[in-house]
Amino acid sequence: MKYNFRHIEQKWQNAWEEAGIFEAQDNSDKPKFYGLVEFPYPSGAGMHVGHIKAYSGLEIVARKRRMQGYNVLFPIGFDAFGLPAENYAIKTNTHPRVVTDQNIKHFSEQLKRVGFSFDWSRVIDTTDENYYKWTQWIFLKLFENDLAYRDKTLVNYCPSCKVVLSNEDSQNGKCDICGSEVIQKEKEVWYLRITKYADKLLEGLDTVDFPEAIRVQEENWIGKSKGAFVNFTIDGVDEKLRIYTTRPDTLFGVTFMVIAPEHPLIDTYADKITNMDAIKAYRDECQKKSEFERVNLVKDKTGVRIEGLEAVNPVNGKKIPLFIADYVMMGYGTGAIMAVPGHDQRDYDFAKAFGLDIIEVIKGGDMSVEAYTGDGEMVNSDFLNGYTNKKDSIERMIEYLEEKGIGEAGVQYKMKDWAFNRQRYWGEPIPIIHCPNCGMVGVPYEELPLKLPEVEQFMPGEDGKSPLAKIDSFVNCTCPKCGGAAKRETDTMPQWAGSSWYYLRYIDPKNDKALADMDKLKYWMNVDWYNGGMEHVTRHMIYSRFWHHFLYDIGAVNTFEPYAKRTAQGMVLGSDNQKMSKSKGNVVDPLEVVEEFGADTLRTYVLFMGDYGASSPWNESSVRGCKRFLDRVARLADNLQDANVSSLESKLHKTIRKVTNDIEDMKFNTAIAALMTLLNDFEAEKKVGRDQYVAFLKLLNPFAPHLTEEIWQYLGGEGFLSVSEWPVFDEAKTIDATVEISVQVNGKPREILSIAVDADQEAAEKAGLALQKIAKLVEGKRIVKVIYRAGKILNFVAK
RNA sequence: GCCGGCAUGGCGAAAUUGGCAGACGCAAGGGACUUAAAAUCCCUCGAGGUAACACUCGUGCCGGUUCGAGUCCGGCUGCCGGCACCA
Repeated sequence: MKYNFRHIEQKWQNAWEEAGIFEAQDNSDKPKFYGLVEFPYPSGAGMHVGHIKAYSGLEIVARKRRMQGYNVLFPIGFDAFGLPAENYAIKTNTHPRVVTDQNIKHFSEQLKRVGFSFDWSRVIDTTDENYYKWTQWIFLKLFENDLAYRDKTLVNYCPSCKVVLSNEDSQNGKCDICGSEVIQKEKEVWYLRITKYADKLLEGLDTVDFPEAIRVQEENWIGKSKGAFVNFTIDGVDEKLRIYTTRPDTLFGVTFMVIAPEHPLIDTYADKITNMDAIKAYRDECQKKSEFERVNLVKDKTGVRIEGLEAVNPVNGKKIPLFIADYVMMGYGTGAIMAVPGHDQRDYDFAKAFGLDIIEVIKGGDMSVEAYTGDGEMVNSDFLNGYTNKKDSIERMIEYLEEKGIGEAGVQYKMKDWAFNRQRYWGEPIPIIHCPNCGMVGVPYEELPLKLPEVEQFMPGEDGKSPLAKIDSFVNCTCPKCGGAAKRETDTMPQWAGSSWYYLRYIDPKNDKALADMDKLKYWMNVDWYNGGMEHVTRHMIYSRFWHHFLYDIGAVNTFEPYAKRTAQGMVLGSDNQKMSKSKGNVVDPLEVVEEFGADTLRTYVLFMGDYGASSPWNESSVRGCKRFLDRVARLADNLQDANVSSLESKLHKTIRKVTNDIEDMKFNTAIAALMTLLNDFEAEKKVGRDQYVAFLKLLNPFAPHLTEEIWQYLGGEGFLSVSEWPVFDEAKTIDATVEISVQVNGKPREILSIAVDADQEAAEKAGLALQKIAKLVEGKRIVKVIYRAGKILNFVAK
């Protein structure tokens, strides 16, 4: 048979869709499998081949599981709110709805032409009002449970996009969307109290199957630390200066204190401070800096001594100087630290820069060179002297602090509450009403969805307000509680909102009574396998796990954790080994590959190119190699015979085992290599048994579904190969009677020996020594030891 | 700086618990077929060495454990990702 992909792909895609063979059944006696891939943001640029690789992993697993008799839910949707559509709308004066619909259409076509076996009857779109109705519903629940609140704080602000950004959205001090420098601005913003779920998020990690690297990353993001709060005093005033430390046992080594430039203490005691001008100047300097500059660029320690105030170390009554410095953050701990220059490098650098005392309290380092952060015997520490175990000395000190009432044990998290709003149009309206009498009131549930109003202008207001603020008919409303005149919240939710619960909606995408029906949730949850990018492991994953934990607490879902298993794919790099990007001009469009080589070749290549979890560069010659492989598969269809070729049986069954196992381990590259090897073996024979060939086609089907369906039909097969039964290997046929083992002398491989797989050591030794080369090598030497591992090696240790 | 991960031919990469390094594919070279090209098929393909074998070296670098190390341990170097003056 000749493989003409242009003639067959559309045909089979239509046939599958008409037959609905990839639609999941809500009621089924089959075991269920819920495979989830991260739904795309439908950008104007369309998909690139990286998307294809990202979806192909679970695509193969889903197709294989269907053939193995599972009821498979493998859905797709679109995470369509977000700034690019809105920025494009501003530029071209096209409504984001129109742009988004176009992009979704384009993405859908691309996905369909690659032949993904998604259940298109369940497609979702986060910007659909029937979807965001439930995003708003979840927000109201969070609000009712005191997990959504407003607070005035310094926020990352992008002067170009005119929006407030979360830390996560402004990494490296640059706006994620436009790349401009982020500045600090005081603003009242919405927060979600994710920190309240910090411990649950940590606990949950013990109940799921995440790779170690992913688990560690999430743990580090949450960043739980154990330590102590200690109350220092300020000399001459009735004020406690509270600090947090992970090393309370170094308290006797404290020689100064540092507070964040924004610390309220400064304003409280402005009249006592004699160098307010210098302090204010330093403060202003810090305000200008983005968080990036503040924490990254400043290698030299800067700061200003607070003249007129002195702190007192509560454990020894010593007076110590007080500084402000930008290396201390208001947002972590208490915004103040005790400085132990002997045993913390940052404090050491600061002490050196300002000529401050350095006291050694842990033996083992050289105070004249650097801070010593290792373990050792406690010295210069009164009652702690002589302690050598860190844990004991910390415990003893906390005991002392609690006994004297000057401090107590405590924990801190690195994770901050989630800044949850945008001053933009293209997002879910926050369903809150501000009433002058009643304060903040939630929009009544029966009024959801609170629809995005039609607007003419998408430009944000100059003050960073949402475009919604300009629409009087939207803003003005009556308070649902008292009936008086009130105003609506005009901020919208961040893009993370819609993607925090979408996996639940796939289960029941059209439900208008609940986000999903509980019986259906009970059938489908958890997501059995979630695959996506490494870059989403800390943000999206933590946010959605937080929402899920909350939904579990209010009884809206039936499981504690949403994702039973998580894996991550590596990137597809450009042929120049660089990240694909428009500016580098190295982006590969999947449709172009489909046009030139066919969808099956594209699918096979993205998985054959290397380890699924690793990044590897695109190489068109290698794409051609995969095409060649499929051509040869098709040609072989004309070389069949009725009877199986017995010499191929063992090879076939080993391949069935390998492909079956490799797919579950996401080792797609070696699965494909095994299929190529088997094809080579097939071709080496003059004829191949029809059944043997069909088993091969089934193994290949998840990778190259169009071609294998076509060949199946060409051979007169009935029904779809895509839903036929997955081959099962016969264990007995995979066991060889004889094996080739390496015969070594002193650990060096010298010969190959063909021997019965179950030969005992005596027989192996005899056979080994019978080999001419081996006999020569051990001649005249004494064999001191023989190591034999049946089926593996035979090693003569000779002297 | 901290936390992860990685480092194997000209290239992408393989290699159960330590047991024949380089499967599979690409590129390259040679040959067959062809008026020619494409396509296809056959052979070679880590380095040195040899007529061919043999043999020696070889998985980023230095050392160790072991009969045996790409794999384990200690110490480096480089690259990628994440977090980042986190107290």
